[in-house]
Amino acid sequence: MTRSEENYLKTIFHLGNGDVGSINTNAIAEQMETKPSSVTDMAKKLADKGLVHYKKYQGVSMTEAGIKMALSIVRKHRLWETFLVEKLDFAWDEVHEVAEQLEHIKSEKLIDKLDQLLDFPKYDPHGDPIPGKNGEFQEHNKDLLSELPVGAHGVCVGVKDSSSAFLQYLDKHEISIGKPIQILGKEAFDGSLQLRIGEREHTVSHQIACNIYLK
Amino acid sequence: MTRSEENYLKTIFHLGNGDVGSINTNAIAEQMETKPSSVTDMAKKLADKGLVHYKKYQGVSMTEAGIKMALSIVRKHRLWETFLVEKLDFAWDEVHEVAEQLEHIKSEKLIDKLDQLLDFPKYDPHGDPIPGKNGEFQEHNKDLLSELPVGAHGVCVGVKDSSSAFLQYLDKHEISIGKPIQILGKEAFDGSLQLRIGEREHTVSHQIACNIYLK
DNA sequence: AATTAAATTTAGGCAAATCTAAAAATAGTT
DNA sequence: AACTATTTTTAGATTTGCCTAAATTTAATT
Ligand SMILES: [Mn+2]
Ligand SMILES: [Mn+2]
Ligand SMILES: [Mn+2]
Ligand SMILES: [Mn+2]
Repeated sequence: MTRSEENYLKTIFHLGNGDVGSINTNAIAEQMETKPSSVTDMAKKLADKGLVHYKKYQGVSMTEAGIKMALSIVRKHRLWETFLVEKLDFAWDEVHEVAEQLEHIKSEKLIDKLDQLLDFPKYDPHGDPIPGKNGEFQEHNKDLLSELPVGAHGVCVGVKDSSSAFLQYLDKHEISIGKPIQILGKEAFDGSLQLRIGEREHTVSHQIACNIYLK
Repeated sequence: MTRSEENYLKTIFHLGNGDVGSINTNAIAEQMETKPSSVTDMAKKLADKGLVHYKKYQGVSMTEAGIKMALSIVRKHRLWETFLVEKLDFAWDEVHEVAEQLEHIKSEKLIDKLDQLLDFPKYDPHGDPIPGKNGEFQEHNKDLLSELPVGAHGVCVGVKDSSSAFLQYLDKHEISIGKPIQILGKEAFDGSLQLRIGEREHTVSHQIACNIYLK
């Protein structure tokens, strides 16, 4: 597996969101910041290797082998992110770019030992589940803050958007994984929410609420 | 800097052994397990970037910028090797291949934090000095076991050959960095040495003695 | 000095991963 | 059903890093 093949595979996996449905060329191209024609080339290559199903003009979908492969890359990515935060004191908004590189390091022993060093974590710094050696993982049964009713309360268990900008916004407003959050009110006009976050009260826009998971 | 450029630069640096002299194309090709014509191509590219001096048929030598760059790659390599041994319980014969990959990860913060986690180590698992952020390092003033007289004694501070085969030989005979070693006798015929290693006595061939550093 | 040997470079080509521009297929709309 | 718009693929080119084979330069030997 080349680095590029791994990146395509991971993107296809994420776009499919665990489902089996087929992913269109354009969506992959946009996500990878590349051109549709490049995607077509790679689709053929991945199909030749048995990692995706591909029929002309029909998009791609993952095979069993492809899913397994993708999960192993995701596992590496999230373990490295966890390492960076837990052991090297990176902030949660600084880890993704570096993990994009580290996820391609080839060494089974390395990743197993890393897993052990981190005490076999189940979730990464953004609340995303870390697949185990055999691809198994437990997703939190979480809800988007934006879809909960007034009065609901729970604990922040993850974020949907993990862009640096969004994570820094959350830092500034002291929203982090593990924080208890209660919905005090909802503004009908723009969908913004009044929240109690720990001790404090804050108002967040609908856009923000769409990217925070509660449990 | 591409991965390939970094690998060439590091090889040229190591072949030069810190000296300023010029390195021939063939030597680089052999070390990199590639062809001389490929080396010529890369020599031009590195020269264009100001990392080596290159004149047709005259071999290459490193520029100041090239040395600085090479030292930063060596720093990364040796810090990662140290990490693998100290934090992930790798054996000293298992780290090189993985470090060959890890040394190309681009993140200044990552390497500085790693340095900190390891408590700013001065030497890697093979006794080689780890350059600091600004390229400074202290080489042990060490001697090859093969070049010391009978009666000499000291402490093993490094190995010249760090191949897996050699390191495993050393493990088997309980020779490791930090072990006190004394030369009890020398066989004139084949140059083999009788040693006291810690408590035990061992005989090692000349070839072995040529790859152990004492201080 | 001429010849041979070795080292090095050039020329031309190939595979991976990308691109642009044009062609083909599919989907959406009158 | 026919036309239009969108999506997707093909064709041909480019860059990087590598190769082989041939030409060139330098080094070593008669
Ligand atoms: Mn990430
Ligand atoms: Mn993550
Ligand atoms: Mn090494
Ligand atoms: Mn080393």
